[in-house]
Amino acid sequence: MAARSKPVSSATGPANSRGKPTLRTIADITGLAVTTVSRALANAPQISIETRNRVRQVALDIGYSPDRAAQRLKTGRTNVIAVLLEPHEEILGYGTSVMAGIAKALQGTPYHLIVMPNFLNSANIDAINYIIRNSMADGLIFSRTEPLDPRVMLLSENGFPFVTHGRTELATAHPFVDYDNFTFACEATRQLIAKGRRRLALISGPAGYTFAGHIQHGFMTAVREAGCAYEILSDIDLDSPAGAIRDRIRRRYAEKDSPDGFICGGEVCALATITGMTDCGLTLGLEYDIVAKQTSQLLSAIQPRVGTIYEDLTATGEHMGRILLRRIAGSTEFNELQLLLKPDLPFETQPVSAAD
Amino acid sequence: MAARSKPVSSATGPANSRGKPTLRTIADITGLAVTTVSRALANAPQISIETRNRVRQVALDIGYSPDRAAQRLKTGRTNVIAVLLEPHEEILGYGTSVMAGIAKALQGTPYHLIVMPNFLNSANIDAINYIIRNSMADGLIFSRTEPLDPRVMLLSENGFPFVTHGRTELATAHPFVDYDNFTFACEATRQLIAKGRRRLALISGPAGYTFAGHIQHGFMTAVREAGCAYEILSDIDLDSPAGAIRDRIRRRYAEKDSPDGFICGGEVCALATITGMTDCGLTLGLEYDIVAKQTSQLLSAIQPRVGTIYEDLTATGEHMGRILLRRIAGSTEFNELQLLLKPDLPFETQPVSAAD
DNA sequence: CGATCCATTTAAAACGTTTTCATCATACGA
DNA sequence: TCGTATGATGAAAACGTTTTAAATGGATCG
Repeated sequence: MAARSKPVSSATGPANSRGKPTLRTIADITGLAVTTVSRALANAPQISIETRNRVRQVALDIGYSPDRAAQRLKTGRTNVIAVLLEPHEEILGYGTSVMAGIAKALQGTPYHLIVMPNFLNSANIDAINYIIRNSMADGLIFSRTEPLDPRVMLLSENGFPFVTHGRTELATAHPFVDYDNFTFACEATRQLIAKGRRRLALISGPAGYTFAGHIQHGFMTAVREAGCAYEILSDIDLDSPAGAIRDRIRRRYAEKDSPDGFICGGEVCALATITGMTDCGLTLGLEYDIVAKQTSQLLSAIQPRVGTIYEDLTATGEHMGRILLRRIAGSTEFNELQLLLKPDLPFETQPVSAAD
Repeated sequence: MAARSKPVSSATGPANSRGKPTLRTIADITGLAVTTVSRALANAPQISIETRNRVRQVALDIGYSPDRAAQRLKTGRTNVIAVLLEPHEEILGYGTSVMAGIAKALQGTPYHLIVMPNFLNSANIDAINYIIRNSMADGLIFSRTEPLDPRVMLLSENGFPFVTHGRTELATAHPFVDYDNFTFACEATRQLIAKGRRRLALISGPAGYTFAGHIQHGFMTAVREAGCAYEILSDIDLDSPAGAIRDRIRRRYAEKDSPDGFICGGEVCALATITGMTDCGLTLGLEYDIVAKQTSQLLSAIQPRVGTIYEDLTATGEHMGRILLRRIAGSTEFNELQLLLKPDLPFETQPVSAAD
């Protein structure tokens, strides 16, 4: 209990050269050793309950908070989760929704979220190399996977914990959360067919991404099964600026016969399609219909109603966050690290997933 | 030149307990002292040119990159710029555009950008306290200032470098970049008046924000100067979901006489206004017109044309980044730390600003 | 030839933690 | 009474940098 010999400085107030209180400050005030203070704050079992309380109280009083840099240096852990954010993902809040979900999953953990914007022309793979080399984070989340995604390969090789939004076709399994875009596209197509539409068109994600392939596959499946005419508008995609989509539609169907049903992978895309068709003198709900994937409220302002199938991006983010924490904690059980979310369809029940 | 006595270990390969090469590894290989290696990599003038080159070469060969945690601990600098991101800012890529600009400004500097999402219900001020206490960054950027913004006060008191997007009415000056929303609103209103519109309505930003006040002020100024009828739709704003805006418009003007001109602070807002008015059987360009602030390409898909006045958010971000770097470097010259951007108007020339 | 200076290089301390290994009472069983 | 387990605390080393102060060995100079 009694302090042994120790160079007690002023024994009060912040004693740090930079002005911030440190473990040393608390040690001086309480007359304990730095070791003990560190342990008390870490809730180590060996520290007596009184000491622990006293230390915590002093820490609170002087407004102590641990130096993250020192902790990082010593432990090698950063307590940071990084999200790779790409420009196009922001359109209509993709990034926001996902990040909100991740933040939710991280709440109450020592981890916090940083977002690494990937704007400058640097390839995506550079950003990942940068994060690994500089130990910027303990785990990584990113989206828009490709079937043979080099990012996934790089991270897997390095044993760096990560979760993707989207599957790959790589041989080595990895943690992911994905939306069943095949089923989405099937169902969207069937809804149009049910409305009597027989000449269908697809505007999907940019070629090369896994999810775009799934959408196309689902579309083809439903279209063949009904035996109706179709086209895939492969020279425009979700990421195109609204104006470009509109122009493309207008020019394409100004003279030529147009489809009477569109499947759109996104909301801005649907909107632009409508205005392009209007340019051609064609009216939504009359000459044609649209079914689009919905991730925000934008289309609720559009009239007449566009058919929508919902993808919950915040839930996706939350799942990704939780899975990443599991991965960092050491789990390699892929049945709790992989999750395929089903579209909310009227007549199917949402299958219970592996993750809670 | 000759290595004195030194415990040369294996003198090759990474010697770090964690597997990564450190300054020590390079020192062992070259036979130099750690100090010298550190200086060589920092381009210190006192190191001979040959030594410098040799060290750099070895560093490159073994793939050395400095431990950020150790650098942070020693220097107290983080080399990080933080951006506070709020959910609503993502709508139509506000966040993206600004961040792309900041990233551009940071290119080639040792700084890199992290984004702290501010989702969870925690008040904004908590996020800032957190950043200061934990030394998460060397500087901070955030937006949507209030006239008496508590965040600005807190940061100013703590001497923490920051730049805001938006002015305040606080007594103490601080670095900012702002768009001249007063002029924007004046001009937008005048454009409607020039089209012969005489019953005008404003849908502006959420009350409480500085920029919303400026818009309202500009609107009132132009409206009074022309002596026309007006209303301010204060129960809906930019941040409202599109569906809510549409409903609000529809219900309000279903029976009652509607305005013949709208000033909209944002694009989704303009879109929702159009559909709401369509619900009432009123046609854009015929019974009414709209002038909106444009920050993306969304409205380019809308027909007939909505009047727009452009705000360049990427440029804003770039200016904020540059100003923050100046501030961190120690500048207190407010004439190079504050910047008011003028809307791009047809008949006025853009005033050359203080910042490049 | 000794003092002085310059250009390089180095040793060692420090940044604030965590962790390994002791230390020290006290209590306990024999 | 003596070893020994036990429960609480402490000293010191380490993480990988940067920085202060010092050393080294010529070259220059009076």
